[in-house]
Amino acid sequence: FCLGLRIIRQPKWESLATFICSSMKQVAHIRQISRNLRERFGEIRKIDSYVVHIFPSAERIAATSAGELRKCALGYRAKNLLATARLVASGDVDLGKLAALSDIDLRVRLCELPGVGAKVANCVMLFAYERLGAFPIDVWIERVLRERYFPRALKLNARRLEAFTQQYFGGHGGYAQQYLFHHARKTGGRRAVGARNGTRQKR
DNA sequence: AACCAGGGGGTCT
DNA sequence: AGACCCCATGGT
Ligand SMILES: [Mg+2]
Repeated sequence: FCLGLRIIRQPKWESLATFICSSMKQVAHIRQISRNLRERFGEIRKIDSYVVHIFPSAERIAATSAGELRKCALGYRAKNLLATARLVASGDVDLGKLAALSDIDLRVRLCELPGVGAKVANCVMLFAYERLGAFPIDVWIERVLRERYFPRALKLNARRLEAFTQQYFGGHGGYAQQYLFHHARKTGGRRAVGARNGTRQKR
């Protein structure tokens, strides 16, 4: 439950790039990486008296090297971001044209990109392609799903979980996911699973 | 199917 | 200061 929660439409390349950088990272660190990329490679724009670096284009990223990207704290993600940037910059992949595809086809195409799997693809679909049914499952979501819907199902693989969320949450599953995510973060990390009780609020 | 590498800031002790 | 946590993807 979170009054006023909204999903905003975000730029395709920037979303794709930052979600490729997001694997195995916490939000604070992803923000740091994005800032590094912007300050190092982003064009400068002046808005009144503010000077900002915009997020670098795929062409700009493609013109860097894995070594330079690593200096932005990307670690092993550097080569994935570089490879994907090259695909986008060369025109082999047209992010704009992908918008015409069905959810299924779009996900398949996104997953073909280096560093993109089911979770990252769903994030990009939800935030950049207006696919409000896309349901990204990260560890936070998985925890809350198991806790609330499968209290003692032991054998429950990713495929079954995904099938359940599509069936159960349907066409606006992405919004449900955002509420669940907010709930999971708000009620504490995995350590709190056993210690939580009185402060619990549902949905 | 199960397991593991990989990078570095965050959080706790 | 040092220990441990975080946690998607791709490859074995
Ligand atoms: Mg892929």
